[in-house]
Amino acid sequence: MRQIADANAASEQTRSRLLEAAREVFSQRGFQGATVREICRRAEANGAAVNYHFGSKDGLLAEALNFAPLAALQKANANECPSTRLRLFIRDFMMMLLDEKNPSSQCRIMARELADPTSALDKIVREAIAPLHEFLGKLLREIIGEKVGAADLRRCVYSILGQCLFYRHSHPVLQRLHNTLRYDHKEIEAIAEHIVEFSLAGIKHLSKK
Amino acid sequence: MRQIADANAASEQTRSRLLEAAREVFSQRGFQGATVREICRRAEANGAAVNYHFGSKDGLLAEALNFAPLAALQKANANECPSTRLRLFIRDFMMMLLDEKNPSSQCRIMARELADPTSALDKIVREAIAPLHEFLGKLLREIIGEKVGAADLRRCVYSILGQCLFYRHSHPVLQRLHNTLRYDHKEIEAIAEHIVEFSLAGIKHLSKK
DNA sequence: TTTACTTTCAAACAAGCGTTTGATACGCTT
DNA sequence: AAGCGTATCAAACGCTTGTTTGAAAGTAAA
Repeated sequence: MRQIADANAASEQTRSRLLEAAREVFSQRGFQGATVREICRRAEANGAAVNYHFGSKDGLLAEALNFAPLAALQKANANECPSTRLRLFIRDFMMMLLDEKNPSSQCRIMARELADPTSALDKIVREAIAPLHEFLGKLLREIIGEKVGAADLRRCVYSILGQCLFYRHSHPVLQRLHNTLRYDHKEIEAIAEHIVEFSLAGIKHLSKK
Repeated sequence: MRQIADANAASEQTRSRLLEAAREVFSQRGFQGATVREICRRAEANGAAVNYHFGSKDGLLAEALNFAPLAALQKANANECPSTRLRLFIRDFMMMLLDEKNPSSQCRIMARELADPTSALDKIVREAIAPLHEFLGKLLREIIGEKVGAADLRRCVYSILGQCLFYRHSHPVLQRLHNTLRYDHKEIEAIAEHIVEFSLAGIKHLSKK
């Protein structure tokens, strides 16, 4: 059994190097734009390694996805009041989306999938996006009260997510528009604060109508 | 000269067929995902037609872009009050983005470019997106007054654009999330109305702080 | 040492891509 | 009718892609 154990240990190293490299490249270039060869080069692995360990490029993407960090965000701060939980969630979500130092490139991969679906999108929607929408829906319901209809509530969720994702999706554009752009910690917090203020006002306006 | 005139007339037909097919395919599959062969097939043209008429796939994209409809939106309704102009702009912008019957697939191509830049992005930013941001910035300034700083104002522009673009970018996801989704005229107007109400509340909240 | 098994590797594969080529057909001028 | 310029076409080119292959290397049990 030592044979298998050691072999697995060595194998696991290249496996995890491949996964890490894949997350980087997928989040930078998208699934279509990413090449197996670049992933293998960054992982310092042979070009056949991806197919050996994961069967295919699709299989690599499926295993590279990890929804735990996003799910953790939703379970945190459960004892705070609704609007505080919204505030904290948006801040942490924006950190995930924008902070280059954040190891969780998961959200960036997922954000790319939105515009350019692959075979993995069904799994992403089922396991990550649907729970996220549900979480935000329930949270907003606590803030907004029972008077607002389901369609309006859902559109509020969309308004918040739209604002958040804009900074990620439009990053190449915003960089060209004013080239001093840099997403450091302070800037991200300011963005998150704006989204919270802007959205809470929008939400409360709807509940008063 | 008749030679040239008739030749041009025949040539122009395939040229415009290619442009139309290109707009369809680019907006559906993105620039990377679109293939010259499919564009030519849809245009019922030979596979070499793109390179003959436009030099390259990049050249085809550059000529397929047409910013006039988006620019027209910004010049319309100049005699209305600021918040009405915002309301009308958002409605027409959403129609451009979502209405399948709308012949202007330009915005859909541009929306794809945001997430996945190509060589055409510089031109798009310069000639379409930068003017759009400037337009919205000035419009919001009229609504919001002079007390709000430039950074906050810009973030309000981002909040509005983010909400609008979300429906386009996330369309594949929203379709999977609840499969009764359909963007008919009435639904698009309801979405636009929500974005306007939501955003005006957010804006006014900022100007009161 | 032999054997069995897993992992790595360079090389090649088939398929698809954007693009180029040379021939062909057509319309016009001379 | 001959010559010229343009548009179209099937075919092929060179390149990159994801994937496959068969040999080599390494490790541990027999």
